[in-house]
This record gives sequence, structure tokens and C-alpha cells, in this order.
Amino acid sequence: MVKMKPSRVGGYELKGPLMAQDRPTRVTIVDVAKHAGVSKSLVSLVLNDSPLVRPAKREAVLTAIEALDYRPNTAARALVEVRTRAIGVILNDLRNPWFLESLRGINDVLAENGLHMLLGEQRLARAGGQSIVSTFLDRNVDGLILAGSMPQTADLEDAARKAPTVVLSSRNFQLPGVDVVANDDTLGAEMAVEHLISLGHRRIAHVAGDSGHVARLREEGYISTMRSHGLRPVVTRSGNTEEQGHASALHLLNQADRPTAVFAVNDLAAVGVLDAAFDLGISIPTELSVVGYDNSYLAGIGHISLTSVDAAGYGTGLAAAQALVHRIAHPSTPGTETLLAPELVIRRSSASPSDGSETGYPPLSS
Amino acid sequence: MVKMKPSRVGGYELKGPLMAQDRPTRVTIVDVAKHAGVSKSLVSLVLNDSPLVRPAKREAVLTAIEALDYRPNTAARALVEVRTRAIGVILNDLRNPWFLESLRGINDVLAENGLHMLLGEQRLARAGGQSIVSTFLDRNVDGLILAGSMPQTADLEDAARKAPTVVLSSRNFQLPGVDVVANDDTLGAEMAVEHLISLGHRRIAHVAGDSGHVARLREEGYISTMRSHGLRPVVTRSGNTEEQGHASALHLLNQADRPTAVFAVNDLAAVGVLDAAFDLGISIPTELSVVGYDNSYLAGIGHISLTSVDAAGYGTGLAAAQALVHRIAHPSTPGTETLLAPELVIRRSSASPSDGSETGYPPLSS
DNA sequence: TCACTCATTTGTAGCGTTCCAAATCGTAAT
DNA sequence: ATTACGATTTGGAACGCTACAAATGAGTGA
Repeated sequence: MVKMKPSRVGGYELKGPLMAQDRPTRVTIVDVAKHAGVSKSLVSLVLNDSPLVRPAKREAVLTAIEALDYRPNTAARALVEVRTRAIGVILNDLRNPWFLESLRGINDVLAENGLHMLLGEQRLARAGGQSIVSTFLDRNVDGLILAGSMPQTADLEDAARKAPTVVLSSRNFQLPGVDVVANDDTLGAEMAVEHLISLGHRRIAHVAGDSGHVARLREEGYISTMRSHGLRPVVTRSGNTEEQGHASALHLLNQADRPTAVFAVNDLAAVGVLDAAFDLGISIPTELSVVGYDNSYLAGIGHISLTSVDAAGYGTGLAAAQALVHRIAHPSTPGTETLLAPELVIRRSSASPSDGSETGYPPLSS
Repeated sequence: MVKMKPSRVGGYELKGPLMAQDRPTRVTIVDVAKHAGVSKSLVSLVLNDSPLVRPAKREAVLTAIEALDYRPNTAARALVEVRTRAIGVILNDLRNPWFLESLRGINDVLAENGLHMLLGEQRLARAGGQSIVSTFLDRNVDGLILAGSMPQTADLEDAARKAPTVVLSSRNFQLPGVDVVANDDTLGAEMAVEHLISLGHRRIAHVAGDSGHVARLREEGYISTMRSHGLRPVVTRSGNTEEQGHASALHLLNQADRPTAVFAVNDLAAVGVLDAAFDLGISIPTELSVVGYDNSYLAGIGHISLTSVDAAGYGTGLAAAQALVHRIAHPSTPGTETLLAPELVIRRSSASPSDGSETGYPPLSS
């Protein structure tokens, strides 16, 4: 951990790893004004697209800007205006790449609105003194996007009060004036189960995750859908990894009255189920159908070809960023909750029980 | 595309989607000074850890800071100091998640040095007018990290001249005073081939990528290693996707004198090779060994268990960020090139030819 | 031609910090 | 006590830009 404070004052030694470099002196608004033969106020007006300036003058100023290759200084602007055109995006944990698609969505919307993205990680920040949120607030970010589940700490509550905030893919964060955008996990689970039921399955088991709000919602969706069809839910709780899915599935598939289909909490666990089926010589999808969740690129691999629920990551990112842009413009609107509908992507791992031919594909393994 | 210019001047209508919100007036350094009964200069000295201030006064100021919950205004600092403590990280394409590990490395180092990360995407920026690099320069970022291969445009050259710059995982970008940090693809390929040769393989083919510097380096590493062992290189050029790897492999494995091992340009292509082997009833690894590159999480899936070269993504990110921090402190050092050694991760997809038992694992498929 | 308007332009006052020269404070030596 | 001389403090000038009131310019009707 290195000192963060600025390192030079008066004439004493440098302390941090950073040191101002001597960039060439900047072209300022005054230089442009001089070059164009007008006042700096006029230049400012032109910069801000004011309709007040006469076309001739505007032209002169633009020419000068061009000639001098002038770029307005963001820091100076930020100082006098309230906003910085920077949005803080805080991810819960960079090690878990679920956020990738959402990040793309966020990035696209922010770029379109001339906003820059400051990226930070929640996990890290907690270790080193200052929380990342508060350093973002010090920077006067125009807004915050909190992505992924994170504990609702005082820091975050404070931040959400001070800056427009949107929460992405985490529904355990409840504060007034904060928008929540997420994938509808309950609906996704329902879609998966309905798909299996419509194929003719009746004994459908769920390999559940062990913790987290998301896992719980998917499980609830599974259970309620099963019940609404008069079917008995069978849940094996394991975890979100392949190994855990594998273990759960081994247990499940060794039972006398084994299920003809399995809905897994995510793709990784679903692949664990596929492995277990392979180990036991159970063929996919003729003897067992498997559906995952997330539609990760794993699911698309030909070798695996897993039917999976797409969590609409990109769309969620888009919606979250749009909600934030709207909230920045209208700060005092009440918080909303937006649930995006997931989409079922059907591949070769699911088919009617005891007949894999219906999908038009050959069975995946024998 | 929405107007990016500030939207209010004089009294006319708002135009952009953004509007200043009325935050409560900030606590400034003057408030602190007043509260502590000193001048604002003294407060500034305390903020900057000056050894000049007497302990008693320092204490008083710190108390006032605490009492008022004062946070220095970053914009004002940035205006008067040269630096902003923000680093621009530009990724070539967010859709291709190769950068994830590196991003973590970068983030860890930046956070440790009190620097913030501005994230941008090269691809997008080119579409909408202003290039992302130039908007980062307008923000006076203290440095730039260019991640992934991108065309060496005038924009980038200009940026690299104005701000300390480090290039990550792309070696086709050559400029004086720019550091390059990358994985040693040639060495990685060599390690893969050496591994196969040491297992006893002699007919080793390469499923190559179709474009990009990285693919070429891996191919070169493959060829030179084969030659140095007096073996004949066999290269099928396809692409970086699973489908393309699959097609290449089908062609390769249908030949009379088919290879006993394949080194693929990346994991995705390697999985395509596995699929092709499966299609042709060739068992892995007894009849064919396969080695990929990247050690993506795909490779670790039990179902796949692919021997793969780990590209040291996290380490590359760390090194790049460290190089940047160093370059910021010492702007005029000549550019360096750092190649990180990749690591071979051996799994079940590789074994001695015609004998899979040597790995201690049962054959993967029959 | 002379007010009188409305349309443009401009000067000046900040925004919150840092930085530096100048002022003030303490204290040891005379 | 005085003086001298470091040790501390402090006032005020930037930094580059926007905001606003005031100043100027250009028409227009009388």
C-alpha cells in the first residue's frame, strides 16, 4: 500500500510513486479568444453551443479552435459545473466474470451519452482503507452503478443518497430513489421448467445453488412452476460449481426413481450434471434432459450443447445505464425496479423423454 | 447519439440528457480552516502531509476535517496540479473476454497506488466521432494502458506522445517511450510442442488462427520448435472459433497419415478439434492428444479437461500497470518490452501416443 | 436623426486547491 | 531586554472555465 496523498508541497522530497511530468503548456480558452479576436466568454458560448452567437463569430472561433487544436480542460469544467461526466461502476468481484455482458451494455449507453466509466471493484476496496465508493464520490461522479450483490453497507447507502444510483443484478439492495435493474430469475426458472414439461417430462429435479439471492429466486421459480403443474419438486442443494453439480447429480441419478430431466442453477453446475450422466452411462438427451442458466459460451460449445436460459446480460446493462442517465436528469423520481425477461436457448441437451430424435439432432453421447 | 456538450448557458433550454442536480453545498477547505482557526494554506499543508506544520496545529486541523467530514475536491486539485490520478484503460473489444484476467491485475495495482481506472472500448469509440483516446486525454489522464491489438492510428500515436503509455498483450504497436507487456506466445507454443514431443509424439499438427499477431507468433513458435527437433510442421489455417477448429481438424484427421497430436491456436479451436475427434470416433487421448492455449475456464471443465498453455493474464495485467506507474514517475525512460512466461497446465487431453494410461487417468472418451 | 429595443459581446467574479513569497512567531545568543 | 534567525503561518495569485450582469451594437419606429 503506497501513500495516496499528493507528494510535493513546498520543496520537500517526493514520496509517492507518482510525480507530475512536464507536459507542454496547454492551449487555453484565452489563447483561442486571442487568436479569434474575441473575448473568452464568447469562446465559452461557442463551446457550449449557445444560440446567442452570431454565425460569423462562431465560425471565427471554431477556426481558431481548429488552428490551435484546443481541447477544453475537463478539470476546470468540473470545478465550475456540478458534473464531471464520469460514472462510477462498481463490480462486486472481478474474479467472477458474470458481469461481462452487462458491462458491454453499460459501456455502450454511457459512450453514447458522452459519459466516461470509472471502474472499481468492491472487494478490493474494502481491504485498503478508503472504500471505493467514497473515492468515487470525492471525484464527484455524476452517478453510480452498483453491479452484483454486495452487502448494503453504510458507505453505499450514503453514496446512494449523494449521487444518482442504479443497482444492477442484485435485488437485495433496497433504498428509496435507487433504481434496480435485473434479470427475472424466477421467470427464467419458470421458462426452463415449462420447456421440460412441454417436452413431456414429469420427474424434473433441480440442482440448486447453495447461497445468494439469485440462486434462491431460481429455486423458487422452479418450485412454484412444478407445483402449478401438480408435480413434485425435487431439490438437491449443492453449489454453483461444476464439481458440486457433478456430486449432486451423481446422488440424484443413482436413485431408483431417477428424474428424466434436470434444471441446474447455472451452466457450470449443468455441465457437472452432464459429466455425472456420462460417468453413469446415461445418454443425453435420450435418457436425461439437462437445462442450465446463463447461456454462457460454455453452453454453446458443440461438445456440450446445453439448453440454457439466457440472462439477458447485455440488455440488463443497457437498461441500467439508461435508468441512470434518466435519473441524473430527473434526480428525484422514486426508485423503480425493472426485471428483464430472460430467453430460453434450446440446444441438444434437452428432448422428449426416451426419444432424442425429436430435436432433429443425434443424441449427444452414448 | 446524443449531444455531448454542456447543456445550459445563460438561461436557455436544456438540451442534453444531463442536468446538474442540486447537491448540498460542499464543505471546502475554507470551512475547515475556519473551524480549526487557521488559514486555508495550513489546512492544505496538513492535507499534503507536510512536515512543516506543528503537531498541535496538525491535530486541530485533523479534528476539524473529521468534524466537518471534509473531502478534498478532486477537480480543483486536478486543475492546479498536473495530474488527475486517473488512468485510461482502453480495451480493443469488450465482446472478446480475453482481457478479464489482465483487467484484474491492472485493477489491483492501480487501486494500490490510489489511481482510478477509466475504462473505454476502442471499437465503439471509432464509430461515434471523438476517439476514446482523445476524450481520455481531455480528461488529463495520468497514463494510458492499451489492451489488445488495435491499429496503430494517428490518435493513438498522438496520445502515446502526450501521456505515459503502456501496451498490453499486443506487440504490433511500436513507439519510442512506450512499454509493451505481453505473454510470450512463441515460448508458450514451444512449451506446448515440447510437451507433446516429450510424451513421444512425432506427427504433431497445428490448427492455426487466421489473423492477428498473436496467432502468428504461436504458429511461429510451433514451426521453429518442430524444426529444431527435426520434425516436419503441418499447419492448417482456420480461425479462432470452435467451428473453424472443428472444420480444420476434420480435414486433418481424415488424412491417411493423420497426426497423433494437435496443438491448437487457442482453447476454443482446441475444443473444435475434440469435437471432430469425437465425430470420427477417435479417442482422446489414446489416439489423439490435444493441447490448447489460454487455459480459459473451458479447459478446466471436467467434460473437456484440456491441456492448455496459461497465458498469464493476471500477471500481465499486474506487470503492465506496474510499468505504467513507473513510467509516470520517470516519464523519459526508453520503452521496454516485457514478455511474461506462460505456463503449461497439463490435463487429460494429452498423453503418450497409443497409450493413455500414462497420465493416470482413464481415457476421456471411447 | 434620436431614442428605444432586442440581439450580441464582454468584463469580472467565482469554483476549491496548491504554491510561493512575505509575514509572523519563538527562541537562543548577546 | 534586544536582536537575529530559523521555524511556522498566512495572504493572495494562479489554474481554466462558466455564469451573470453590464456594456455595446444593430435595427426600428417616430
